[in-house]
Amino acid sequence: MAIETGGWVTMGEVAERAGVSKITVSRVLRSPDKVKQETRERVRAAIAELGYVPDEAAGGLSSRRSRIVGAVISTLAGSTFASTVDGLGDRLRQNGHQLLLAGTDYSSAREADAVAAMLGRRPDGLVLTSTTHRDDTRRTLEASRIPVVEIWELPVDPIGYAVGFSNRDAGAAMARHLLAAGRRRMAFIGTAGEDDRRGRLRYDGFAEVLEQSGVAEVRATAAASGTQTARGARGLAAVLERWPDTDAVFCSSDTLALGALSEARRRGLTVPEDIAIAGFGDFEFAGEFGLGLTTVRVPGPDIGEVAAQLILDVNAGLEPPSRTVDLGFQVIARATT
Amino acid sequence: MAIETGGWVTMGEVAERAGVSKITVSRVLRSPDKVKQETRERVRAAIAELGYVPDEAAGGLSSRRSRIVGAVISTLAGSTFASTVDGLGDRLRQNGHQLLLAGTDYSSAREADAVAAMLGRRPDGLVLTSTTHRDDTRRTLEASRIPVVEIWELPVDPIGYAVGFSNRDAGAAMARHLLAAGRRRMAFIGTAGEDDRRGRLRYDGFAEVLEQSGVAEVRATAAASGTQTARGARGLAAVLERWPDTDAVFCSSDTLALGALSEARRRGLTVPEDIAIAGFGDFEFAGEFGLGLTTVRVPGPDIGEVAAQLILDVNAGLEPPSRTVDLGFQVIARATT
DNA sequence: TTGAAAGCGCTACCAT
DNA sequence: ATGGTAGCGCTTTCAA
Repeated sequence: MAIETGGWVTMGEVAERAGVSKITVSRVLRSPDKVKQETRERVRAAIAELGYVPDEAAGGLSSRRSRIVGAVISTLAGSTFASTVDGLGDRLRQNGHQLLLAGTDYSSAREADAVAAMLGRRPDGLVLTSTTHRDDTRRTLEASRIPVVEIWELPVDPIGYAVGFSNRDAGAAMARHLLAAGRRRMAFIGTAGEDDRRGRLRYDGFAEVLEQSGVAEVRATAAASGTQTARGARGLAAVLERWPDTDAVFCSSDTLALGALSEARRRGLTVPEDIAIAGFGDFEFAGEFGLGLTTVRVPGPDIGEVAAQLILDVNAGLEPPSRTVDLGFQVIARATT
Repeated sequence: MAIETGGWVTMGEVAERAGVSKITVSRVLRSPDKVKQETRERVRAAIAELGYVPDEAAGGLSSRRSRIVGAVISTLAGSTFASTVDGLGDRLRQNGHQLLLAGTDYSSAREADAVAAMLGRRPDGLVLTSTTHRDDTRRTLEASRIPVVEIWELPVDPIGYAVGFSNRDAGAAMARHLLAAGRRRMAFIGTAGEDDRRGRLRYDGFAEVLEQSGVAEVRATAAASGTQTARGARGLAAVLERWPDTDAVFCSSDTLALGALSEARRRGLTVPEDIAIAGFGDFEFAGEFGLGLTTVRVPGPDIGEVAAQLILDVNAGLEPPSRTVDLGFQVIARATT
């Protein structure tokens, strides 16, 4: 039965109503077992009657714990990071923390702004999807002494911690898969934007294996604008124009692969007979009841959960066994290769 | 050249360094033109030298404006709301606000928790993807006097404001499209979860038009578990088993439609000759260079931007012309119908 | 144009 | 088991 005051009920008002002091109300909220059961119940009743909602900002100011974790994500659309953010938010919620989100659209200038804005909230931790930052961003982060977790890649020298997998190894694994399937003239289709860092790593691993195999050739292309599917389609067109004998393409994302698939169909090519097509990410649409696309599955939600746990642990004084957590990946062979 | 103090630089330290009082520093930050240019520059220099980052929580406590907006989203995965959250965050950022995010996984109990947690931050506004809430959630929200925007549907009696489109009308529009394409024995495939509210509305509009047409029949099915694509596939299987003469299916999401498409292929059916398939959402994979799926396009990013702007406006004292903003939708006819 | 004092709502610290 | 006091870092209000 919340009483409408037009403003917010304060802890003092709850205390008065319960006939105790503010600090006792605070204890009922933060460490209930330090309060005698009878008192506790009286306070809880007052809280309920008044519809009291503790002001976390005030609490954080005092305790120097904001219970906020910031996530700086390149973009939610494209669905790459969506499940990671879900996992992150979930684990934080379970531990009484909240998630502050900012998007950068793959711009390191916007990343810098987002980081600055988040630091203004004195977050208990920060999660970044990018692993390349402006120098000043990195310095600011290092100076902040806040636990920082870079995700979706394993940088050699992380700012704080890293949770993800090796994009390079993933590219290499796909190369081996295609080699084993008998493919020899393979192309890589990526994007040419700023978001291409991870794609570049996938390409590097892919190309290295092929070169070392001594039996296969590599070709690469990237389209710079348009939707991802359009880029995939144009990418495949470009590849086939230049290297008509290509027998397999590895796309830097499932969405690109879908574009390539549609282009192949348009050209009357049969997949995988005429050409094999593989993607990256194992998005839902790539699955068994969708495209049936060969791809690389990465542990999206786990990355978020582990990143959150790392921050919680560090703040609880636990020293993590390692600054880097490799969650691996898995090549999923389906019907397109 | 941030000086490493191990802690955080305060406004007082900046003030001391610049030889002014705290309030002057505050003014340089919040209303620079109230400070003489020379002083302003001195303060700005001090800020830069010390690497000062204002504590927004302290500022908010004092000014009673948190510059935080909360978004309570059912889920990011599935990509339905991803672009909306991007749009929301973007517009907020442009106006110096930050986005607090919580997921509910379509549970109204978790929605209640998320709302309570957010109220603890004294947000300047709240955005909810759900339009069905627990009674106590709704009461709490109403009592909070915070601008609340429900999105992705237009409830008859919104808590505060609503930004979206009519799911019912969208279903009706698709029915008309399929009727015009000569289809007569149509099925609806939805999901049976708690997330089915909007799907239900789409179905209602769809069914109503078909019934009123007098020439077409409606069938409906829903699969309760598994991935969306799996549900789509099983949905189509169920429909064809029970009503083998079905000549069109309208799926409550593009992902379901993809599942249906894969099932149709598996059964050797030609789309759209043997059966027409339509989806909802116009996800990227449905597009021209993807599936080429007939679907309903909804203004995802716009919904986020308009919701953000509404909150900003209300807090700026502007009275919005209407409590409800209908952003519409569009039937996109492609190759599957 | 600038400043001093008071206070936002809470928790840390030290008592009792 | 409970409370008093001080103070977190900022902005508001009122003065100068």
